[in-house]
Amino acid sequence: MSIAERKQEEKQEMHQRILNAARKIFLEKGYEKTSMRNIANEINYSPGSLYFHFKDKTEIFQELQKEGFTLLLNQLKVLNSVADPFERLKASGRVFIQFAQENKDYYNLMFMVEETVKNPAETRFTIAQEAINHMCSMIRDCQQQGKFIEMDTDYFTFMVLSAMHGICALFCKDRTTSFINKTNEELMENGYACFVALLEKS
Amino acid sequence: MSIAERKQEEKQEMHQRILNAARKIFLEKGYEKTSMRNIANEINYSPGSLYFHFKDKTEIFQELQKEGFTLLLNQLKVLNSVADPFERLKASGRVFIQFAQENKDYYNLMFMVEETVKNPAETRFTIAQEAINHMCSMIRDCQQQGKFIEMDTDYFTFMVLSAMHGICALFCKDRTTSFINKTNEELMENGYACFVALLEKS
DNA sequence: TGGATAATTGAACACTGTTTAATATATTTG
DNA sequence: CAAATATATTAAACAGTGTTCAATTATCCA
Repeated sequence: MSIAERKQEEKQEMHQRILNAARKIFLEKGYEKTSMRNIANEINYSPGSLYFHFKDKTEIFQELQKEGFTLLLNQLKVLNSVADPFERLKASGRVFIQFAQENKDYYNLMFMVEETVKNPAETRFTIAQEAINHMCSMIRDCQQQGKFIEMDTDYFTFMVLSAMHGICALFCKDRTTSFINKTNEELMENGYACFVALLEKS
Repeated sequence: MSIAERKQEEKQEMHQRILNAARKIFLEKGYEKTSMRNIANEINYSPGSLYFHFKDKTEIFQELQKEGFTLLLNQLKVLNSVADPFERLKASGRVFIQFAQENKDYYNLMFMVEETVKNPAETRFTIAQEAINHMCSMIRDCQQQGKFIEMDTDYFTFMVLSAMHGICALFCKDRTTSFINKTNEELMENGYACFVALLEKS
């Protein structure tokens, strides 16, 4: 099966070439403004060929979305070394926000694009689920240390995620300009610090 | 000037007819999936005619965005009758979230669409500014009653807005499905309740 | 070498936002 | 009233979009 294997590899290579081109342009111009022809041109391919390797535009997009989630999760996993769960939680928020700042385009792809999948039991879903479970267990650990007691774990997790996401979402869609005389970095950092202050008093 | 006036009125009438058609379709299908031809067909107009009344697609969109902000602000103004500033703040969040639930499409138009204006000194900006000032002064009132002391007003306002927006943003882009066995309403309501609980302990 | 299989292409289809020359309608002026 | 002007509307065209598909090339196996 040596030849069949090579064939397989060549196909995967093409798969990657397309994905690399798509990543570059998607992250440059965003989802809507990137055309299949743009991607094809980037690698001197014909537009039709893309459809031999991918079902449609959304399938390419979803692979990149998945990439983004993996990237974020890996950055969060570094914090597993932080022993104290509350410190870990606080640091996770900082990492999350930093990820959005440094990967604004990935973030937009991951969280700000209309869902294209009808059956969410695939791609993003499982890995997003993983992120949420991670978060949930972290908060449960905090609760076992006496923090956030009498709070429902699931709803509290949702709230914490919302607060972090809210900061990033305003940033990603340029809704921070209404706060004059404040840079995005100041707003996000100090805004999150306020949230942490709330958590610490609880 | 009777005739000139009538002319003016007729033009404004057309302006409204277009806006009504655009609102219907924008809120049905979202910004990107709505075409100028869709809007023109809705009122049996030619696509080109739209450009006599509006500069381009974004100008139509921005008027509707402004509508949404006015709608939200009006709902918030009802709470001016609530004397206690902290009670008013808590209720504002509930109204905000309810607005997102009941006007998901407006909310998407207002907060989740890529900014089209290059010079933000117009349209949304001023009215968003108004909303933020409203929020800011509400929090300042709270601080004068001893709440959220030692917090920077601006950053705290940004954080509160982020928390509310985060809840709505996850809802609006269907990122709530990863919390299984929980409805959107449960998540949003109880999630916000958790946030309020944090605020109350501060 | 011949036939099957896989990969690629370019043209076509029905759409998109926008521009523009031509046209129709209405208003003002001579 | 008629001519000229201003206003409003239209259809056609342009360059772009995602996607499909028949035709073509390249590659492999017998």
